[in-house]
Amino acid sequence: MHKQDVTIYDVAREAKVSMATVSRVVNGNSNVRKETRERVMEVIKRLHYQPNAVAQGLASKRTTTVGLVVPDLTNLYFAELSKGIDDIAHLYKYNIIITSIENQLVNENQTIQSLLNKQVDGVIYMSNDLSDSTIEAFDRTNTPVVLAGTVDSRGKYPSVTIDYDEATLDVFGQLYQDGKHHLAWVVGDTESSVNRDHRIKAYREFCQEKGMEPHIYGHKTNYHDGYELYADLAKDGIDGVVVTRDLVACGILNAALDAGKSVPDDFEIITASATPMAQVARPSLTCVKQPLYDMGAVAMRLLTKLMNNEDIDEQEIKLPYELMRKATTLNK
Amino acid sequence: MHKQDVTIYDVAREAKVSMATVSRVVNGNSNVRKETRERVMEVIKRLHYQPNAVAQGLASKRTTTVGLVVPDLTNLYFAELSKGIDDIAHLYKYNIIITSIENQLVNENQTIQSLLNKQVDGVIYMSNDLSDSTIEAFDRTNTPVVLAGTVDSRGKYPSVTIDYDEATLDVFGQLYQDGKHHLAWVVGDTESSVNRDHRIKAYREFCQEKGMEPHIYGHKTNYHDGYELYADLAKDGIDGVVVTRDLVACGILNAALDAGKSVPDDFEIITASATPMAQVARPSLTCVKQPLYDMGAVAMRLLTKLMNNEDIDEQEIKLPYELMRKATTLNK
DNA sequence: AGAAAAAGTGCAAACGCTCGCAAAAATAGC
DNA sequence: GCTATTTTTGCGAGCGTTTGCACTTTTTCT
Repeated sequence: MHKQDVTIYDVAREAKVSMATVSRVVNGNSNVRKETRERVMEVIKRLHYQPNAVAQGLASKRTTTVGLVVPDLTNLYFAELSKGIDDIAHLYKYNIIITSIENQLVNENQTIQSLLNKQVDGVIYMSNDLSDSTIEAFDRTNTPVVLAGTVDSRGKYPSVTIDYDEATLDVFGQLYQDGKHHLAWVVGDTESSVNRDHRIKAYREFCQEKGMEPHIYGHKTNYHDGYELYADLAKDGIDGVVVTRDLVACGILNAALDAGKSVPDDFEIITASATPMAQVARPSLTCVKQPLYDMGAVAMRLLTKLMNNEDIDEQEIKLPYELMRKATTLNK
Repeated sequence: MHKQDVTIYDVAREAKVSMATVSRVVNGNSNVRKETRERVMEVIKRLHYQPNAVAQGLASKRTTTVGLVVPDLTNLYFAELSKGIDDIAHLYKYNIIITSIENQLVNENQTIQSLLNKQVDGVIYMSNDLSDSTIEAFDRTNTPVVLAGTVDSRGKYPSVTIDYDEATLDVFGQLYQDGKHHLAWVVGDTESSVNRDHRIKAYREFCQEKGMEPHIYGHKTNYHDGYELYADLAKDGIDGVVVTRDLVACGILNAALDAGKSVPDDFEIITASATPMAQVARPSLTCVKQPLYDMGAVAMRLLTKLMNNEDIDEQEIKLPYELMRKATTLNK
């Protein structure tokens, strides 16, 4: 609003040094005599001086701010990822500008451009499918980008994920081994590259190998979608499903129970991304436990390196996941 | 990193106008001749000019950024609030810097000061209990603050909530009416002002009036806390609980069921803040449905007014809630 | 003690934009 | 056609920092 009350200039005058010296003290530059530093610090404290980060950003071209691009904050999957990111960001003194993309009110390019205009030092992208124009915008500004919990088919940016192919084979293998041979994938976005290029693809190959017909139910994103989908699954004779979102899995589970089906004896369910929701459902959901917090943390750490122009050793980091056998599958 | 490639100056030169005129075009100032505007816009597009928001912020003293202070991103309660905030923020072209406070690694004052140093135009505070020093920092920088889903005992800042006193009486009234007379409050933070000054206080008065002994179980924040608490509740002869967090409520519910208790016949549960989790649990949880999205949206709208120095009519906005009678309480 | 090296400090030009003011151009009024 | 208005433009001084460079002061080494 109005002019800042106390600036670096005031501190300089009061401490009888130049602005440059105050700046050095503020930034912890070691080339300052101890007595000078103490004098300046005393004045800073006395005057309640706080550096203006905007001016710092303009002068230094670094804002110590990173952008987070996320489809939906209220999805625990992204919330957990974000928490890992946030903790590491704090550690390295970065602030986080969060931008949710699902918001149809504005278009993605515009939103990301506005993020870039804020001169963020880096971006962690958790949404699906970078558009070409978004990539151009990143290129133009030379902003480092890391993908967390998602991949891009171009392989242009480093990513932190789990091995989706392996996880897919694991879960369907489990169902198959349990004697369920009419399996289905229930996914949210069929066009995201994680789903299209990994989960669905690996599933199709698995089906082919086992001589089963693949069943894919797309665009299921909330509890009710799941609840209502169950009727279709029953009609199609499905006896085992893997579900990308556990909220949807809960819907299916409850619908199956309400329909008098016996889970896991007649019908098995596995969710491919466990959140606390999975442990709440009864019977508790067998799930792939992705190390979401760690994925976020690793992604952020990676980004700090990129922002410092350090070398990174791996471009595609895959963290270990855990298949937690709970009560919606038979005990092995 | 390096110098910005194309600046307002380049556009000005190319379009044969002054920087001032380009600035006017960029900011939609109407005092520009149509032909001039078009010429400038053409150059902007051709050169891929994007205004540097940091420089704009320094020059104009407005960053079009607001700070969000939140205890925990992975708590759906805050996530839903944030979504409401985010949508309205987008609408008004504000970006959001999110700061989670629970993070014990750094202290709250420092975190908030760093937010303020970024020159945010306003803050939405969703955590509990502003500290005096935090308030001083807000005052010093003259930053408007709105509370969402929380209150401050000083009543210094506008807030958007539901009527916690009324909601408390509602839920305990319901349990009492159902014939449950050994009631308990299971809360997270017993010292937050919402809990201390409203929920617990109203509950104590209710107990006094009905001649019941109040039971308060504090510091219960996750599923396991809830699950394990059940044993104590049973021992203490409790036959009806209200729980602030539904994740905890789910823990209690499942423990009760596992213990062979009949819900709701012998034991009733109500959760005081419903999230999608409540509908997943079986039997589905009776809950107070707070209009979280709307609370966030209203809070953000309020903040935009404050940031524009507009008058606001109400200091404490209370939105209507709904008591949803589901399956963990007797049908009326 | 004197020279060389190292450490500490100041100067002032950026950084990219906004905005009050004054000047110029366009329009209106008669 | 000539003023009086109104609309468009340009000028340039900030906004609050950082940082390369040059200049002092202090320390180190013979």
